[in-house]
This record gives sequence, C-alpha cells and structure tokens, in this order.
Amino acid sequence: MAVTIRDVAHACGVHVSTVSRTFSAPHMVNAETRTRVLAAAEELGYRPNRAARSLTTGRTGNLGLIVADLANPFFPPLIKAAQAAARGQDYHLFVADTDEDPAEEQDLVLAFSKQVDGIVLCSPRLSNKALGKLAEAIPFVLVNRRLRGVPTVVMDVAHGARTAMEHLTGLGHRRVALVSGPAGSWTSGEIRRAVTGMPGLETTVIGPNAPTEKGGIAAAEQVAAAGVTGVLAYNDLVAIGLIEGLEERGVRVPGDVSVIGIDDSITGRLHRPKLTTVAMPTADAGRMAVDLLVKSMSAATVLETHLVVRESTAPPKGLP
Amino acid sequence: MAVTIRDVAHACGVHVSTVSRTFSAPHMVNAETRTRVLAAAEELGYRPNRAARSLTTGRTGNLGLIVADLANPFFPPLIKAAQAAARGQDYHLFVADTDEDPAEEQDLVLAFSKQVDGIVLCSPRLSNKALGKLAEAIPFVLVNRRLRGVPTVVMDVAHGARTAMEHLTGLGHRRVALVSGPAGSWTSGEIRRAVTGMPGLETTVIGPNAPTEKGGIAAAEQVAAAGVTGVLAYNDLVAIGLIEGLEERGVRVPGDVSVIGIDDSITGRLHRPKLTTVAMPTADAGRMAVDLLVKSMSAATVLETHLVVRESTAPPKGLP
DNA sequence: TCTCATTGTGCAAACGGTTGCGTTAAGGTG
DNA sequence: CACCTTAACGCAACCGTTTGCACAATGAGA
Repeated sequence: MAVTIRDVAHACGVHVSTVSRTFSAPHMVNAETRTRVLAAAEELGYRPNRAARSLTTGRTGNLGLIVADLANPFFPPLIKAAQAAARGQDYHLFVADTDEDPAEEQDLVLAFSKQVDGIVLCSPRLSNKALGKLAEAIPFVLVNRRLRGVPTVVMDVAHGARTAMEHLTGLGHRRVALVSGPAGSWTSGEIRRAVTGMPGLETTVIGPNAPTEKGGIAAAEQVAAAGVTGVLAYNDLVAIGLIEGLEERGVRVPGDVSVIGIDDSITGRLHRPKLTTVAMPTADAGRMAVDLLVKSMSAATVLETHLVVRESTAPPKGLP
Repeated sequence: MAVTIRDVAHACGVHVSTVSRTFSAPHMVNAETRTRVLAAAEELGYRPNRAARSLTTGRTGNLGLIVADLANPFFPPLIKAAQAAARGQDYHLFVADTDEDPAEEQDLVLAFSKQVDGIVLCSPRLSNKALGKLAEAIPFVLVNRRLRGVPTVVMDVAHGARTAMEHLTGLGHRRVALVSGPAGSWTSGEIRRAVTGMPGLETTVIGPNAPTEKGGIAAAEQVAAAGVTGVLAYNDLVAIGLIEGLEERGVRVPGDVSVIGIDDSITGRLHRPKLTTVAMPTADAGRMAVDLLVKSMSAATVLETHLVVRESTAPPKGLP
C-alpha cells in the first residue's frame, strides 16, 4: 500500500541502505546516485516512516506539550509559538490538556513518554516531588515552574506583580486584595511571595480560586466584603470575572475598586473598562521551551514581564 | 535503558508473545498467567512502545489536527474538545497551525500522513482539487468545508448568517455590508451565498479580508464609505477590529452602524459594546470530527448555529 | 484406550527503517 | 606492478511488537 524505502530502492536499482543514506547521510552517497534516488522517491511519493526510524534510532522526532487548560487564552499564543518552533526543526508536536488535574497531568506525561523525545510542561500542578520523579523517565522543560535540575523557562511574574502593586500604591491605594490562583500553581505562590510585606500596603489574600472567569465571579463577594480599594488578580480571566461580579454588586471598576489582571491575554481591546494587566511574553516562552528541549540544554531562563496600564485602575475614591 | 516486552517476559518466565497478548488480546491468555504478567509489567514500569506496535499493525494511535490559526479564539475550544475525545479513545493528538497558508497546509498533511491514522482539517484553505488528492493518501475529516466523498462536519453558518441579516432587517436596516473572510474560506463563501439576494436588503460585499482584528480595522474605511447602517463580519475578531476602526473614525457602534460577528468566540463578557454574534458549536464540532475519524465513518454532519443578540446592534439612526 | 477438540504457549517471520562492517573498484604512491 | 587508501555501495542484524502457525497438555466422547 504505502510506498517504502524498498520500493524506491527497487525502482532505481540500488540497495535499501543506499536509499536510507541519501536521506539520513547524503554525503555518503555519490552525487549522481543521490539525484537518481531522490527523483525516484519524489516520483513515487516516498515519505520515510518515522515510527520505523524511531525504532532503530531511539529518537521519535516528536515533542509533547501539556498545558493546564487549552481554553485559557493564556496558552494558545504559547502553543502557536511552540508549534512553529518545533516544526521549524522538523519536530511534530503532541498537544494535550490536563483540565487542571494533577493526576491527568501525570498520566499524560507517562503516556507521552514513549513516543516523544521530550515534553514541555506548562504551568504544572504536580508536586515538585512527582515532577522530579517524572524527570527521570523523560526529558522535559518546565514553563512557569522552578525545579532544581530541570530546565526551566519562567516569566518574571514576581516582578510584574510588584510593579502592579506599586502602580496601585502610586495611585494612593493602601488596602488591597490578592485574588490568588489554584492550589498547585507555582505562579500563584510567586505572586503571593512577591507582594506580601510590600511597604505601605495591607494585602488580603483571597483564594485559592479557579483560574477562570467563574473563579473571578465567585471571588467577587469576598473582595467586596474585604474593604479594599485595589485588587491584583491571578490572571486576566479571573480579573474579568471579578469585574463582572463586582459590578453585579454595584461596585464600580475602577470607580470604587481598581482591578489589575495578569497575562495580557484578552483578545480585542474593546473591554469596558480596558484591563490594566501584567503582560507576559508567552510566545517567547513557547519558542524557548522547545528550543531548550531540542538542543537538550539545561538552563533556567527568566523572561521579563511588564505592566500595561489601561482603564481598570484609578485613584481610590476620595482622592483627587 | 527503556523497559521492553522482553524484560517483562524474562521477569516472569514466559515468552514475549504471551506478554504481548496479555495487552492486545487478554482473553487468549490464562487468567493466572495474565495477572503474573501484569504484575511484572507494573513492577518494571513497562509501557508498550507505540512506534514498534504501529510498525506491524499499521495503526499509529495518533491523530492530527490542523487549524488555520491557533491564536484565533475560535479554535481553542475545538482543539480542547477534540483532544479530550481523542484521549478518551486512547489516541494522541498532533496539533499544527498553517498560519492561513495553503501550501503549509498541504505540507502538514503530508508530513503527518505517515504517523497518524487520520487528520482533522479545520477550515482548510486548500482548493477542493488539492483536498481531493490528499484524501486519497490519508483519511481525514473536514471541519467547515464540504467536499463530496469526504467525511465532513460543518456548522450551519448559512442559517446563522441569514438569521443575523434578518435581525438587521427586523431592526429596520436596509443597506448593509458583508465584511467577508480570506480567499479560500468555504465559510466565507457560504455566508456570501446565504445572504446575497435576501429580500428587503441591499448588501455590499467587502473583502477578502484577513480573519483577524487587523483585517477588521483595515476594512473599516471601506465600510464607513459604503453608506451602510449594518454589517455582518466574517468572525468576531474581524467584527471587533471593525468596531475599533469605525470608532476611530467617529462612527459609533451601534449608534451609527450595527455590527454582528460570527463564532461567539470572545472571552469575557465585558466588551463595549457587547458583541451580537452567531454562536457556533465549536466544541461539538471538535468532538464529532475525531469521533468520525476514529470510527472511520463517512458522514456529513451539520451542526446548528444560533444568533446571540447583545449590544452591538440597534435600529438605524432616524428610526424610533 | 484411542481419537479429537480445545486451550494456552512458544516460535519465528514480518513491519520499515538504520548502521557497522565487508566488498568492490578506482585512484594514488613508491 | 604491487600495495594501500578511499569512496561508494551491498549485506544483514537489529530496534520492539504483533500474529499466523505449530505444539503440548488436558479433558471429553466413542
């Protein structure tokens, strides 16, 4: 049915090994033979079978990418960049989604392990211990999680969170809330560590929360009750949900409460109010993660973040 | 290094074929032996090598999913559902992105063809002829494209577009524009065919346009100059860009011009104005596409769409 | 007691490539 | 002219599984 290396060999009267070499080690075969083989291969529509190849070489030419939630707009740009980077180096990319479930995350890594050369694990929810164990079975790089001995690319969300809080203090806010993310999120912990104890700021932590719009809506009541004038949300989805929830309760944003998101992931600039947020270089992260994997480098890369001030923040009520 | 079927066989004193059968045909092996083998496999952490398996069976256990643009919010829910459906049937999913480039689309199909059992091709930009040729090489199912002989799942965008236009006429609009999509988009053609010649409506077609926010912004000038009071845009991204572009020109939405999008893909409900749009069952489409593929059924499935009226549409100026 | 199924396993040949090694012929050197 | 090197290619084993077939053991029926 499918055309194999043998068909090509037969078609131009050479041995299969010669055909194999024209593809995997072209310099080892005579120029004239090579063109003949290539012509025959083209003619027959030959495409090497990667499964067969991987059997002897031990390399599959595939990578895996695992994210917490494909529907979270934070991830698609990362996936897109990762896919482009992979394809640019002749790798194919498996993509999967854990639905924020650590057990599923582990299963996926294991399921992928035999058919990929490496895995990009984004925003893992697994414990460090579990991750360490998995790292022995299959090379991977972590995105938005630090773990010693494992290549990592993280975005400097701590810096972003601090900048966001400084923006709030600069506007005159003193009592603020941090609406944190899900348990198991390293990013959420980073943000918390970064902002607790910042001078001139009294911070209430609310959470853990689902990293979704619903999570934000659900957190609105506690935020409204907390007597704060500013909020930093775990991500843009939560921020948006929070704004919705607050406005349902008659709390105006940014009139009564200022809200800052994280990720700058919301499509379209037509929000009301336009969201002040911490921009994350997600595409860079995706690209770098697969580069690290392919070149099997072990590095800890930190990507910069920056605050984008839009309209969801303002001075607290009563100030000029 | 990796633990193979031979290790397991040796560990419990049976032949490799017995081990193989305990996994692929459990009923053929004695219950006691089976438990012994399973125990040893578990103990050693054995995972069958899919590449090796696919070599003899001819099936890979992988599927491919190709979309026009991963960053277009229309696709992630579809991908998420497709991935979940695939995983539920023990398939793994390659995901790739053509960046709206037909040549890349073809290359991807060919590149995938040897290592997947089938491909889901979403919103293809290839010609029918090219698609027909590819369909001979590898089974696939088309999403949002009709092609005789090829299994298909389409969303009834024609109906959605007509409903949208009826909504506009119901509000009193007479002169409207259709801001169409990219060349090669079947959906765009469907929309156009559906709305041209609708009674009581004079429709200007503007396009082709890139299916992005930028495309919408770029189309704003022509829309503003067309003397229309209502617009149906190719998708939500275009609609949003269009609204931005119009407002930059001092044209208010929906005050001066009503705008309807398609897809209902925009995250968050905080837009100003909230977008009236045609909702598409993208998740259903993703799930059904992989089901069709896995069960290798050849069907033409049509999914319903419906109009979601929000705030970007209103009666034309001068009417009560 | 002698077939004859039936059940559970082992054996070995594939599947489509890769790769170390052996062979051949051509060219270079003394 | 004998020898050695080198380039180009053929040969065959191997990668990890599956699967048709052969074989042995068991139990049932005659």
